[in-house]
Amino acid sequence: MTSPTPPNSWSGAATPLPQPAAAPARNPAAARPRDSAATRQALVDAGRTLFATVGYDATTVRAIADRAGVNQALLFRYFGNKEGLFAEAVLGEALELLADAPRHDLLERTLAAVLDDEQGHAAEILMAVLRAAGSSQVGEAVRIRLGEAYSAAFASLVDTDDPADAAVRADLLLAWLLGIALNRSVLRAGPLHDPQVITAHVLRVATALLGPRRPS
Amino acid sequence: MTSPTPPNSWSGAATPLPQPAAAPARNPAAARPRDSAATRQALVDAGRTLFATVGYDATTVRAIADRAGVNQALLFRYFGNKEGLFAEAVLGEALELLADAPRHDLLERTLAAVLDDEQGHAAEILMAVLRAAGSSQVGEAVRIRLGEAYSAAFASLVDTDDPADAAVRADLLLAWLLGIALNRSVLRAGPLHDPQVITAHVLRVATALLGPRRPS
DNA sequence: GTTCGAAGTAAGCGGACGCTTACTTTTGGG
DNA sequence: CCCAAAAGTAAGCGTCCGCTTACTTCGAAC
Repeated sequence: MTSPTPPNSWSGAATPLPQPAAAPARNPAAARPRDSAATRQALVDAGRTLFATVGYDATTVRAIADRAGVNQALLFRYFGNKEGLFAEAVLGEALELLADAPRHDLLERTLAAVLDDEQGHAAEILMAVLRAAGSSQVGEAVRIRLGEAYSAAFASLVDTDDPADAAVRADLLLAWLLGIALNRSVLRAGPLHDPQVITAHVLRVATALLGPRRPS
Repeated sequence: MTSPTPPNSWSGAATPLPQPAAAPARNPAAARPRDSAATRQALVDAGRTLFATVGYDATTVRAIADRAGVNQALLFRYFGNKEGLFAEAVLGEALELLADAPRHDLLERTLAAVLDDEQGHAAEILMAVLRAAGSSQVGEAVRIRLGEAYSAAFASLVDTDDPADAAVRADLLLAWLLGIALNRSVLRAGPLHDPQVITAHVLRVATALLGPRRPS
């Protein structure tokens, strides 16, 4: 990659661009041979991490299989195709995660996932969906189902009688969290602000968005 | 494409997925032959539209050349490579657009571009950057420069003495607009709410975000 | 110990992609 | 009129990608 491309001066000092933090390498001690369940899980884990860090298009099935320490043909045996793995790696756990969350701290928890720079489990799923958005029509159904689930959950936080109004405000709050996540972990433009400061601002302003309109 | 893939039941009724609205076909009357400037411009326009509607990765140089009614080798003669065209199609005009905008209605104007479903010029540029975000490291510098410009512009709207605080709040507002754009034009999850209702909510709440903290 | 299906493997097919090359056609200045 | 440079073209090179196929190896039931 000492590429012969013309000297794009504007590419300047290349940012080291996010790399997926060397595979955990599938503990060879605990890894029993010929364990299809473990193989499936290894593929799901590797896939989710790669989708989250470099995006759907840039993630190749060869890379997933390598990271999982598995032959790539097994990916197709177990998941049909690349999109099948994406759906399983992202949708299933995301919905569980959301269903298990109590409503009263939903906003704080989601915000925490969005601001988690260590890339926890929840944050990875979120990023995977986000990064796949730029790609073709991949994961359309995954995005829609997830969007609906989050939208409904946030709508229950809005203090209003009008369901349509609740939907608008819930989607606006959801959009805010998406934007924060996008700006922080994908665009990576500008400095990374202190999560605590961000949280304080968002929680304060969210009150104005969710609460009843002032009778003014 | 009557594909032999396993019956992914969840792919259901395929959404017609955004298509770039048939090329304007380069008025053959006004199109003087052998006009390199016109050819360049045709490539830039075609590229911007395609990048905005289907994303960077999904846009092929062949598609750009076809839509521009131009031989694809010319794309490489004039712009070096695909990324060169992207930079020229997106960065230049975006910065002009921002520089020309008066500060007092910056938020409203940006919001209008974000909510413009007809895909005007400004909206196209914004979408192009957004959709490229999910892709590899393409347009990294483009994104960063554009982000900095917008961030600085919004920071001037914040009512505070602390420059760091202004930066945080400006970036949060910017993130909100990004999220709204993302949710509306890229994710396309959930219903499209009325732009006027959205604008009203955003302007109202933005006051709480930008204004001085209450002395409480 | 034999057998049979499941788990795992090596190799490669067909196609799309970004980009290049070798060529032809037109234009405009002397 | 001439001819070099610019504009435009046709074809294809090398590479990577998603996915398939034909095969080998293992493990457990009988």
